[in-house]
Amino acid sequence: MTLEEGKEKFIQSWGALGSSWGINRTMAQIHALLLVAPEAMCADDIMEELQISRGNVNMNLRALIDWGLVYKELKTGERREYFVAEKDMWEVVKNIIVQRKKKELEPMLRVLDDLAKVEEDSPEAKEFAEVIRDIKLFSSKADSTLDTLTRADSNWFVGTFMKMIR
Amino acid sequence: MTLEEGKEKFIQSWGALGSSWGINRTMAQIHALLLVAPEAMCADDIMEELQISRGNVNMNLRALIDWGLVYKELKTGERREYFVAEKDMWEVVKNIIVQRKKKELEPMLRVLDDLAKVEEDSPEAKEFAEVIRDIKLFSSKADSTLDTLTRADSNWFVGTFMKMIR
DNA sequence: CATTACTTTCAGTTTAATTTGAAATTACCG
DNA sequence: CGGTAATTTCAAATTAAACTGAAAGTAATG
Repeated sequence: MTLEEGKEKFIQSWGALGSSWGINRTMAQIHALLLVAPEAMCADDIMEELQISRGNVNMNLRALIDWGLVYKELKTGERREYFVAEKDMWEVVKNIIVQRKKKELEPMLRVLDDLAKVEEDSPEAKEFAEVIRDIKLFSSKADSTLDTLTRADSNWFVGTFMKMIR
Repeated sequence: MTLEEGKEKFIQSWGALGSSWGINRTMAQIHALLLVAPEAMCADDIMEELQISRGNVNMNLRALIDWGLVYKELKTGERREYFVAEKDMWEVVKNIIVQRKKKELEPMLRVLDDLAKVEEDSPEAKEFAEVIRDIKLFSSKADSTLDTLTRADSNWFVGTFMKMIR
């Protein structure tokens, strides 16, 4: 396999993985491209490389920056913007967790709290309350675990989990 | 809020959450419906309740059973099939992890191994190899962590993470 | 073995998500 | 200021994913 083929394969696979991680295919491909790029790239480079439109590149780059997975890099004396990927995998995963927690877990926790407000006294309502309470308990635990995780640094992560695995 | 409204709200929210968890909206809604159902439901009940087609119900039920999130329940003397949800959240999450790991993480690990086969000697190829190696390292760690997690029981999970959180 | 009661399948349709591309906007420069 | 080089926006087009419904399949029953 040549370097070119390798990069291509990586970009495709990363794209596929991303799409099941709340990151759309193109967004993940741009991230992958930047990950294996020897240096910062501009919008035109990315358009060219992935054969996608300017608008698409722009929107997905903004989203990646928003997620903290890509940084803008300004070259002195150059007007054009360049972009580089966050290459520390722990940072990448941490940022994704933060974003998704905010977008998914937290709203669900609020809904679950809300659902405690069902004011009925039937056996069925009691059962409902119990199911909701269980889910709430579990979700809260997940929430605080993720908080701890994202506040921790890479070494801590490696250390703790290595211990867990034995 | 009445019980009915509560259930409705829960089904909608669970559906939304599911769709960002590799479980499609309807699949998650069926799961939610079964979670809060006081007893086992048949396909027609579900069609009626969620206002979706028979085909849709059937396909999503099969998928849910496949994922281990729903069980078939046969009533004696009844021909029709009934369905109940797995209500233990730890089982639910565990099963989702197992499925997604198999579908996403493991293929990626294979690709990463493959990418070690880039046989070039340029500085750029060296950089590429390093990025890939980092990702591989991290992914392998995640893989074994998830293995441990899914082999563990609920109490272990709660215990360990509670300790982590202090 | 024919009828009935259900389940499964899948081609065609609908809906939702993504992408395009051209126009609008912004930023720098002489 | 214009002029130019870039970025951003967004309505419309495209593509992908999900859903429908009717036909085909399966199995229990008399």
